[in-house]
Amino acid sequence: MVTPQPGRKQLSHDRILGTAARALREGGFAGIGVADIMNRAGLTHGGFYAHFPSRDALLSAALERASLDSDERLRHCLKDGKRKDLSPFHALVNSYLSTRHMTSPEGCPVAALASEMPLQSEAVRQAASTSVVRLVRTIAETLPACHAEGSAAVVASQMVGALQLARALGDNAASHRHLAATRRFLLEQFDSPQPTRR
Amino acid sequence: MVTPQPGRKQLSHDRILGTAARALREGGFAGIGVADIMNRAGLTHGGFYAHFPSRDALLSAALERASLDSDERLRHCLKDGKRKDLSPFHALVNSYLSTRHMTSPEGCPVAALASEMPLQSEAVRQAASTSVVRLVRTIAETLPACHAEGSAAVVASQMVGALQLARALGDNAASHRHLAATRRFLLEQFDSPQPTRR
Amino acid sequence: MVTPQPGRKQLSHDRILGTAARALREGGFAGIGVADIMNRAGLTHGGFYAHFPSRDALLSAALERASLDSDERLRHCLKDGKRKDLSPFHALVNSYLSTRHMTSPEGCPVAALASEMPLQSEAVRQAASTSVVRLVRTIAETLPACHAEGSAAVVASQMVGALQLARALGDNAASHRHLAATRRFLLEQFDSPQPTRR
Amino acid sequence: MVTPQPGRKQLSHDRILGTAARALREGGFAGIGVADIMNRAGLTHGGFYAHFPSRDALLSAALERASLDSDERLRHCLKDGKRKDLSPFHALVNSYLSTRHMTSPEGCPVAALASEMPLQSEAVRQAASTSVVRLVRTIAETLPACHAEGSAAVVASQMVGALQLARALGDNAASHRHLAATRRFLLEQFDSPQPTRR
DNA sequence: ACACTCGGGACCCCCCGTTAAT
DNA sequence: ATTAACGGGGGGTCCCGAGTGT
Repeated sequence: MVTPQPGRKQLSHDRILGTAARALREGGFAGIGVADIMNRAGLTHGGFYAHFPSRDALLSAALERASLDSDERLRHCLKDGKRKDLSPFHALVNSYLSTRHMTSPEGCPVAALASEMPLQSEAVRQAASTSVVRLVRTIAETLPACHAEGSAAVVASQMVGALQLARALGDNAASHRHLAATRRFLLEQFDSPQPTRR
Repeated sequence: MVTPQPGRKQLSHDRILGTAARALREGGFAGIGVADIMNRAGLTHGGFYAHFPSRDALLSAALERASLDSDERLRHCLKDGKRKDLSPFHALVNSYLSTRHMTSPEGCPVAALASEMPLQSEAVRQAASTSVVRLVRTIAETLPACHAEGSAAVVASQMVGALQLARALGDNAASHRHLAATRRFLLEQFDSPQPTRR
Repeated sequence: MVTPQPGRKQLSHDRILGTAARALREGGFAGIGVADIMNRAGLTHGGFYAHFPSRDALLSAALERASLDSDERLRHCLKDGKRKDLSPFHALVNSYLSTRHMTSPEGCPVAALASEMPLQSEAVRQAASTSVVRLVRTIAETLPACHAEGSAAVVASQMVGALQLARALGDNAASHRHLAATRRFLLEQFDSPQPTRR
Repeated sequence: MVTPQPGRKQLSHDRILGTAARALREGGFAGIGVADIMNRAGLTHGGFYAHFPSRDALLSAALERASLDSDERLRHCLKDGKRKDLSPFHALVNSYLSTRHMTSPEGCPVAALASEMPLQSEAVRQAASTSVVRLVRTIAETLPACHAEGSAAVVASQMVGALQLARALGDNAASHRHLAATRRFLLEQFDSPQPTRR
């Protein structure tokens, strides 16, 4: 049902969803509470169930929303990179493995939530799976065509893992080295004019 | 005060710690409750605070314990691999990125907890950082000496990320392909008799 | 949920406060539990934190409420005394140092809580201090004008102390003698047209 | 059973009792815990039940001990006062209503515990009653013989109440004024062979 | 019919007084 | 006389829905 005109309810719904999508990446699945989200969205927590049937449904929807947001942001970075004469893949790596992305609360939800995903309810896991697939697909579009199938998955793992380990190390020299090493490696392996000869 | 002979308390302490270390990888930081752990360890929740000053202290200790356990198990796999004429790195990759490791509740705590780590208390983050470093170091020992510094970190990111994404995809064909592709890639890149030349 | 009108919440709030104010004088600060109060007020303890941010805030508010209640009751006694041709001070002494007040759970909160007051949190101590000042002021209003400044404080100490010691002695002949002796003394000292000759 | 030679157990018993007697005046009945006392006494909390059948028995014994201590200290002050040519009663008032006594954790247990006394178990209330009687009797011994029966009780109430109200007001100008006014009043009323003539 | 107030239980971490075993 | 554990709340927070007004 695509509401023709937004309507007050739809606006509230969107605000809740946006708030939750942000909170999700800040605090993880476990760190997101109904009352907290509603307060941040400027509503009272009681009204929540007029918008979502359960906290789980919100989690699921918020994850999808965060994934779509992140995907769009990523594609936006690729366009920006093009103006600087960077290959799409180069722009992707620079953006995803940047210090800014490491510390930003607006980053990739897959990296922010990966290890919690298998523990969630079925509905959330479904959205999680979709998010992963979406990330892999977007990466695939940036890879030079010559690369083997499965490369996008490999790159996704690499980037997600590197971001997480860097975050786990804290914001210090070690984590920056970790990111830098991973950037260098990915560019050497996958960003070749004559692709690494493989 | 290092108790010379185990003593009942030390036994209980170890049982609690072991139980917590397992539960940690099953349910994440958020999924571990004091009473639950104690019950699983065959005790009642009242006795907990004779063993640990707080839940946080348990979390921290359990993470370290899980990390040490996992490290030992990994090294054990390497020895097993040697008997089958596998290079240490090959054995590592086969073990870490196996279907069994993906589904086991006894697996690598870094992969199981990565995205929750930055959200924990200082003490737990400290243990988390140590766990990551330990994993990287063990990986470094399996890499042929010719590889650049930073390679171990890259491999760690790759393996941790792949395991998590596979888990997030569920236990199905897609996740198995994900693991397989990552295995193939890592072996090609890092396990060469004539290193990466190729 | 039976209350249709003037704000259900306010009614509940008041009921909680009233219950707590009574319980405070029955059981002291230490004898008052959140769940207990809520049950006595006909609610469950889960709803408590919608009304007060913490147990401490309840304690503080309940003390103030009890103090105001007690003050009002005292002033009411003074009016009653006037109809019997008793001086205000005489009525005050008769009322405060009566057997009924000694055994009533609705009595003066200062006498009921005095020795616990210094051990409470800052907020509660603030309310405690206010309660003492209020009691002294009300007493001052009943004293003949000729008495020295500080007399109200002296009388307050005397009455509060006597009530407590009588209570500590139990409800027996000794405690009744204690109250009677104190009544007689106060009236002799402070209730004279020609003030005790002094 | 009067152990002929102190014996280790008796020593421990005394240490526990002394610790509890002090803690009682610092934290009130509610602020005294078995484990805490035992730790402060240098023992393990498990051993408590070799010395006392229950926490309540400790409370009762500690109150009596504190009362005896306080009484002795009071009598000691009277002797000191004699050397300064103060009447016993003058010495008593100066000591009991001093700023030092107001802030000391070693003071009179009746003043420290009065309002909690009626809430305790039968055994403790018994000890409480005895403590009050003891205080009144000691006061009676300092009063000039000419005073009416019951005067000691009146003085006790006055002093206990004043100390408590002063404590409840906090350690500031108001509480000092409160003490001073009470001192002056008591001396005027009770310390004169030819009353307050001086 | 939409939105919210208000409350209900369940659960969490933590601490306490108490006691079998050894 | 201690070690080590028990079980019962303590305060606090959460998710959720029944009732109420707009």
